Amino acid sequence: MSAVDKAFHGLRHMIATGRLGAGERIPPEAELGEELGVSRGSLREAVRMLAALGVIEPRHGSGTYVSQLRPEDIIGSLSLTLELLPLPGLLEVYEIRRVLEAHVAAKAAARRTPETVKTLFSLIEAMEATDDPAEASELDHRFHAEIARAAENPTLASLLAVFRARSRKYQVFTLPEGPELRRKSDADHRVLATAIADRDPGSAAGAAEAHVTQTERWLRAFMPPVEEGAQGREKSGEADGALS
Amino acid sequence: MSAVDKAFHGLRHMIATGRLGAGERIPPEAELGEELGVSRGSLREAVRMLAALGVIEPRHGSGTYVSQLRPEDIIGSLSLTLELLPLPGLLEVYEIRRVLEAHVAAKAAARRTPETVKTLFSLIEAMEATDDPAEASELDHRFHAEIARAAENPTLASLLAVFRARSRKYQVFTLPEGPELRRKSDADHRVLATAIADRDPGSAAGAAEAHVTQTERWLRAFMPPVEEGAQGREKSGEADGALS
DNA sequence: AGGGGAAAGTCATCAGATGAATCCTGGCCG
DNA sequence: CGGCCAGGATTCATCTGATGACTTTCCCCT
Repeated sequence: MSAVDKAFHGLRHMIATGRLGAGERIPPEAELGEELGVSRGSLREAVRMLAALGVIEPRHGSGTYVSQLRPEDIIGSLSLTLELLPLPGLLEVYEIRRVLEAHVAAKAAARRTPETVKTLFSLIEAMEATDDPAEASELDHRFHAEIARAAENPTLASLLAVFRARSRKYQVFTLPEGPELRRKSDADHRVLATAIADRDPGSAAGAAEAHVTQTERWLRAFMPPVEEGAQGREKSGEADGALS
Repeated sequence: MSAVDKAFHGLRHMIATGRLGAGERIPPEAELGEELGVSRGSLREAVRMLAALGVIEPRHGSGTYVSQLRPEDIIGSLSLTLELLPLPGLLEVYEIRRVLEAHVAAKAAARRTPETVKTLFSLIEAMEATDDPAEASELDHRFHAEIARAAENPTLASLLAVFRARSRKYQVFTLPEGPELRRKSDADHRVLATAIADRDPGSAAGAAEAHVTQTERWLRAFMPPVEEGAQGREKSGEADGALS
């Protein structure tokens, strides 16, 4: 096993076994390097790996600390790399997003509070009022994040946040067709928010799924034309059909 | 911005913009370090970060290559860290898994081939025949992986594989109650496989969801007793109810 | 008691040298 | 002519030592 691997797995093991707890400061580089039997340089590379994965967090001048190890810490590490996905992979992500958005919408409808409903509709009004595509995108994100929050599963909420961040990079609202898409999107939001307000999980799930499907369709239509054939990975016609 | 950050984002940008394509070899450390304006050591730390995230892959003596950037490459980076999640977070993961397993089961039922059905039942028979908990766990994994494969979404399949790997660490089958749990699990599998064989998406989804829920229940029952109260994060009674 | 500054502790970065693995090239032999 | 093999070139892996930057702590002075 290489030196960096030794340091990486050694450090990870110390965290997994609880010898280093969440939030705790790990020993200084020199000390830990000696204990693990690697040089400071190799240890630092292992530390950077765990930092990239959201497990630890070095602070210049202070020390290196184990993160809180909350699911969103771990999930968040995807946000830096998910945008490197080529388009075909992105469409697979959309299918996951569709299923999960439908789920959180249904759960949010079952558990909603009056505050949630109030927040959702005020976000909708702000969305309908603005002309700035960037602001609209931001409000759209907050709208969906609020629904995810109401579903009371922070892990799921952060996973969906990562997926949405990836989609937002394409900025469909800035296209010539933007205003039209915006109106359609706003209408979707009203249907979804109304279903949640009515405590109707089935309708909420359907509205959320339709909304994501619509977004996906725009992406397929307006984005990279995908070179013809020879890819062998495209499905035939129908999208899915089953479930939910 | 720090030197490592400069190297990290610079390198990521080169990949995002296509200057470095999937599978391509990146310039040697000395050369790239000079171009990015950082020392070899700092560049190496940035390279390790991207490697931990599944974006690039250094090969000793040969060079450092951009990965294929397939979704499973990116998702796979979670497998090293997801097992560090404490139990409360794991239960949130289970909810996601439940929803997604139900989805892939339904989709598999709609798209199944005779070969898939044959494979599923042969795995079931192998599971029922073995006494080795480790082998049973391995076969269980392959059973669910086969269903995910039939759903024709590699990203989703690899995500579920990561989730399952996390659960397997607990090795419930090695408990005193193991044999009993195994029989129940086997029965679940037969119901699920039968629904898929019958091309019945609804039943398949229900069976998959019930199976995951059952597994989750075992984990709650037999694992770390979770210190009483004071946590404030536990839900009341009902699990979910809506959707699927 | 409070403020300021020095000192210690720790991570960040760089430079240079050496080892290890792989790849390539050219010559040798069958 | 083709295959094998040895040696050099290329590249990543690791270590060592030194210096800079940032944070925290603590003590002294007011």
